[in-house]
Amino acid sequence: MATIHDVARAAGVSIATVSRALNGGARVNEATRRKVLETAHALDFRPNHAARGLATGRLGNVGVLLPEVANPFYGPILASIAQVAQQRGFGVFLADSREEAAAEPELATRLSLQVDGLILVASRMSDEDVTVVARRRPTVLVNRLVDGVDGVAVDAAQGMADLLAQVALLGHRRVCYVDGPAASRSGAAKRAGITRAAERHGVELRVEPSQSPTFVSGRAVAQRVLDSGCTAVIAFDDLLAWGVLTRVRELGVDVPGELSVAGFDDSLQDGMVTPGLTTVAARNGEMGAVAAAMLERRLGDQSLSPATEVLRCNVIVRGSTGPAA
Amino acid sequence: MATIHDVARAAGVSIATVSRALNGGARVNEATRRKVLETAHALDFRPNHAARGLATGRLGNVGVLLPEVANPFYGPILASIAQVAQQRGFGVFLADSREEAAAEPELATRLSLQVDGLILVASRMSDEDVTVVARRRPTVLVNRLVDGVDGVAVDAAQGMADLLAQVALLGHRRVCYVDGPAASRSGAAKRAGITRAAERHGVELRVEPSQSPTFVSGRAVAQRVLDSGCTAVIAFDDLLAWGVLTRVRELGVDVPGELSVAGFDDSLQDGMVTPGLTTVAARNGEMGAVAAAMLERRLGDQSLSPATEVLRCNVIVRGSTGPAA
DNA sequence: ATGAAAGCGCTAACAA
DNA sequence: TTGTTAGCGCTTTCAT
Repeated sequence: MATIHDVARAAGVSIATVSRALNGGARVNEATRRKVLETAHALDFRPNHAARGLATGRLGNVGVLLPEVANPFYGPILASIAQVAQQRGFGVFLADSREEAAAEPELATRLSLQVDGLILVASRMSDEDVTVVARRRPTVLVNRLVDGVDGVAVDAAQGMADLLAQVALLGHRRVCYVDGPAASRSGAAKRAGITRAAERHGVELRVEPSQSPTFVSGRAVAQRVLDSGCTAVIAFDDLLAWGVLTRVRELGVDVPGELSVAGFDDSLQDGMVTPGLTTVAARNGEMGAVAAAMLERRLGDQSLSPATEVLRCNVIVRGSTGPAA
Repeated sequence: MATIHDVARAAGVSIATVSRALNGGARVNEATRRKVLETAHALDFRPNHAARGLATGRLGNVGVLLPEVANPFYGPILASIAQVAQQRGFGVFLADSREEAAAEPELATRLSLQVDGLILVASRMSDEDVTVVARRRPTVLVNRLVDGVDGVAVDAAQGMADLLAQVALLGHRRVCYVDGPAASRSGAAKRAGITRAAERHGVELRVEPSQSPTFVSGRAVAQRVLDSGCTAVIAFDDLLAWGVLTRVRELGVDVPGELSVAGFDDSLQDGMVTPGLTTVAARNGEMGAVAAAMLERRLGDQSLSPATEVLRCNVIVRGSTGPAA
């Protein structure tokens, strides 16, 4: 692969001139520049990233650390980060913590060696560890906010509150909430949001734990939901809601006639469930794009004060919810 | 961040000794090595990747290029590649072509500057372009085979053939195949496999095109499937099959009593569809792991002759298929 | 067993 | 406007 020296020789100039012609564009004779660009192109010259990184301290890469690449919840986030980054000429470094919180600090450190900035998605690290990481490299948090660090998050509490309000509006006075993983931070927000809203609307809220935020777990808790005597059930996420919905219908329960069902995330494709699942749209792809943009902003100016963006969630009403019996 | 010089100074040795102690381990006094390791650890020394890359030519990274990160089909592949790579101490570089074939060569080139080896997942590049990329850096192909280049693929033709055989065994003589995207290479393999198998088993095969391999498209072609008078339908993938299944049931058709339905990929979670969808398991996660292992092998010895691994698919029979009416 | 020194390819002063 | 040169942090001969 051609080096800057090859280009310089072929163009009959010094390597410094090649460097200038290729980069900033400052003070280079127009004719020379054209000549250099031409030969560089002819030789298919590609600047060596490692060398440039060494010389400038800028690597031209961003790192993304997330809990689980294969999780459909994080896929869109990663995808839109990658899209924005690529478009801006940044490379994307990936690390997957496989849901192991303990592995995160080490992975983040390894990442930070090769990137200019980090995006931590749904990080399980302690606030302290996050701060340590953020001090080393410009960092943007996704779906997790820590004081003094840039971050984007979805306002899950607000989403859940709005969803409960919507259900209350339909006349439901006893609502069951199928909870997600205890460790989940967004889970805490959702529970807080729905609890507060239930109080405000005078709704009796019954919280039902679940094994995991999956379709199968949803099926498993369906019976307990029915036994609770609630007229509506809201789940931590769509998968759970879907499981509940499927199971209760198997048991002959009419949805939404006898039981209203709602989820969170809007992760089910149109038509996948009948009736359509009322849910809350979390706009994950957008979060990724915003995160990438925030990181770029910070890479441009480290002295900016930390920014936080909270994306509103929108309740999407479909056929799985209806008036209380 | 501490450099090798800091460690050398603190340990009272030269940087060369530090380098030796930290790496190969060749010719270093045991006491010195211990001392160096100790101070390196105390200073939390992390070798600078860019510098090491410059000096050795080895970057310690692998690059993954795939058509669409958010696609649940590729997620598991990427996840297992990342897992194997991380475990071996490699970093993972990601590029997403967003299904744009034309963008691939450039992305691959950009990737190759920062990695020791590449994994191209379901690449849409021409054989020539793939070969060019592979000549520049050790490369492993996933779900796409090219002569002279390492690769892992799922034997989709065999999978489809086995699936059709299974359906034929149930007595179906007229089968409808809902095709996927025309450009898809695996689509060509599937069509070839099912066509050959149909001939062999004396089954009349009717091919029905679809807009895209999605649930919605499946719903859209359902009516045409019914009109075809076939007693069984096999779809390019599970999403399509699911769409068909859902729609025909809405239309009052009994599955599998009046129509047997089967898909491909085993991408639906247990219980998501009723009855369970008969399908073919493509073992994507495994493909990723195999690809990563192959790449590591090749990074170890470039002179090895190209290897190709074809993973068998297994038909999984569930409730959506049954004896012909 | 250890150290000195020459690069790896590039950028960024500083000179000219 | 252009060239010379000193590193960036590390590995790796070659001496010692």
